[in-house]
Amino acid sequence: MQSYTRRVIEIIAGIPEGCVMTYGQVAELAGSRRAARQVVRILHSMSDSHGLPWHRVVNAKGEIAVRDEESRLLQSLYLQGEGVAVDDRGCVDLSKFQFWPEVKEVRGMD
DNA sequence: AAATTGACGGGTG
DNA sequence: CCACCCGCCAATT
Repeated sequence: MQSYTRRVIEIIAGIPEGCVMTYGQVAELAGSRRAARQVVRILHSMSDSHGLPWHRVVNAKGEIAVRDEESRLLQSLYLQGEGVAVDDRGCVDLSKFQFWPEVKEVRGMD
């Protein structure tokens, strides 16, 4: 695996229980703001084999983005089990549950 | 080296 | 709110 992949994996592995991050956010923290799709790709090939908390990653709207029905349900259950509220559309309130690692300086957010 | 892959994101109408 | 399109990017084939 290449370094970018490793970064993404470490970031995802670092999402605490009860929190979520978006694909775009993970991509950005890993070093490429627009590499959200890499995160998707990586999860496709690595999620289970690395025991990653893949369920803590949602899309920019806070929705569960997984395609397979069973997996969406599983993700929803995992999140709810950690205290993350998920509505009937599989949507999470990012303003409440999105994880921001060391959000020390929140100036204007660029 | 070119094509493919993807669970995305933002913009537009 | 929804449908659609297009840009994006690194790993894989």
